[in-house]
Amino acid sequence: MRAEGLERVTMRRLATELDTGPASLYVYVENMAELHGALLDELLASLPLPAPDAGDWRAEVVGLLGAYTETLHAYPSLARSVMLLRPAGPHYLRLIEVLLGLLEAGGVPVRQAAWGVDLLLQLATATAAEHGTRKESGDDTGHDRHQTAAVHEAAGEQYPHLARVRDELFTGTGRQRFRWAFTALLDGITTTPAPIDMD
Amino acid sequence: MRAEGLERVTMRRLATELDTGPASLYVYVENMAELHGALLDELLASLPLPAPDAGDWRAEVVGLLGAYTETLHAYPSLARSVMLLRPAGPHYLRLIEVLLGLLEAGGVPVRQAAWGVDLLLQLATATAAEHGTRKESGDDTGHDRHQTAAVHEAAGEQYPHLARVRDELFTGTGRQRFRWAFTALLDGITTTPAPIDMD
DNA sequence: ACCTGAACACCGTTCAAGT
DNA sequence: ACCTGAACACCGTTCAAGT
Repeated sequence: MRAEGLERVTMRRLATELDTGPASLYVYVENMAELHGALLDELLASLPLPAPDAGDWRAEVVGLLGAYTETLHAYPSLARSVMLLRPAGPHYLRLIEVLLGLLEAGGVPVRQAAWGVDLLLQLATATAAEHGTRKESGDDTGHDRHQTAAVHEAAGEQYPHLARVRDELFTGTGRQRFRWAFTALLDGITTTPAPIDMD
Repeated sequence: MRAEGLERVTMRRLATELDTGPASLYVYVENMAELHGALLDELLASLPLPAPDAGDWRAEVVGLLGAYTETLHAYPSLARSVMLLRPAGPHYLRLIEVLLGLLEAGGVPVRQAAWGVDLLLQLATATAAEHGTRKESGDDTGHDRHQTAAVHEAAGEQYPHLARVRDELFTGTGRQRFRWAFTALLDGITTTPAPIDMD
C-alpha cells in the first residue's frame, strides 16, 4: 500500500496523500485501530527473522525483539496505537510463532512461553512508543532533563535510597539498557514457574 | 485540585468543568504533558505504601506495583500520557524511593536496582494503559476476540508452535498474569548482572 | 453499488484584546 | 499584571448526496 508517510499516521494525512477525502478510507478500513493494525503488519513483513538452529536462542530472542522495536521506532504514532491493540495480522502471528519456537528450543514450559511472548512483545512495543515519542517531542531538553534535575534535587535526606543510586538511574546507552532489560525479562520468564492450578 | 473528572482528561473538558475557556489553563501549566504529570502525582499521593520491614520484599514490590497500576487503571488517557513521560513529581519520586528500598532489602546490586525500577514502572504503566483502554473501547468484542479468532484459524500447519501453545495464550485471569509477569521480571532483575564496563 | 464533500463533534495551543 | 474569547490548525467518524 505505502511506505513513505512517516511520523504521524492519521486518517486525514493519508487521505490527502491519496488525493481524496478522509471518508474514502472507511471503504477499506473500519476505524483507525484497524488501519494501524494493517500498517503494522505490512511493516513486519520485512522483519528479518533468525535462521533456524542458529546460535544462542536467548541472543536470537533479544535480537529479534530489537529488530521489532527498531522497525516501530520510525513510526511513533503507530507504536502508540499498537500498544492498545491485539494485533492479529499474519506477520505478527509469524513473529509470535518464531518467538515461541525459540523459547521451546530453550526448554521453556508452554505456559511460561505463551505468557512470556505476550510480555516480551508488550515491553518491546512500549519501548518503541516511549523512545519514538521522546525523540519526536524535541531536543534533549524534554522530560528527561526535568526528571534528572528533580532527582538530583530531591535525593537528599528525604530520599536516601534515591541518593544512593542517583547516578545509576541515568547510566548506560539505550542499547545497553535495552539488551539488559530483555535479557533479564527472558531469564525471569524462563525460570519463574507459572501457576498450575488456576482458580 | 480535583478528583472527579474521570476517563478522558483533556484541556477543554477540564476548562469547561472549571467554567472557563481552555486558554486559562495555560496560566498554570505549560502544556498537556505537564498537566498529566501533575495529575499523576496527585493520584500517587494516596498510594498505600508498604510498612517498612514488612514480610517478603518481593511480594511487597509486586503488591505496590499492583496498587500503582490499579490507581492508573481508572484514568486510561492519563496512563497513556504517563507512558510517554518521565514523571518528576514528589510522589512519583517517593514511589521510586520505596521500590529502591525494597530492592536493596533484597540485596539487588545498585545498577540492577536502578535500571530495574525503571523497567518495573514502565511495564506497570504500559499495563494500565493497555487494560484501561481495552475496557474503554467497548465490550469483550474488541481486538481480543479478533486475535483469538485469527490465532485459532492460523494455528494449523504453517504455525506449529502457535498450534502447540494455542490455548495457553489466553489462559489465566488478568490478576494471575499480572502477578506472574512482575514476579518473573523481578526475578530477572535480581539475577541478571548489568554490564560493568560500559563503552 | 461504490465513492466522497461537507458536516459534526471534538482536540491542543496561541495571541490579541479586555479587565 | 493577570486572565480569556476567539481563532488557528488540526483530529476521527458519519451520512446524505452524487456518479
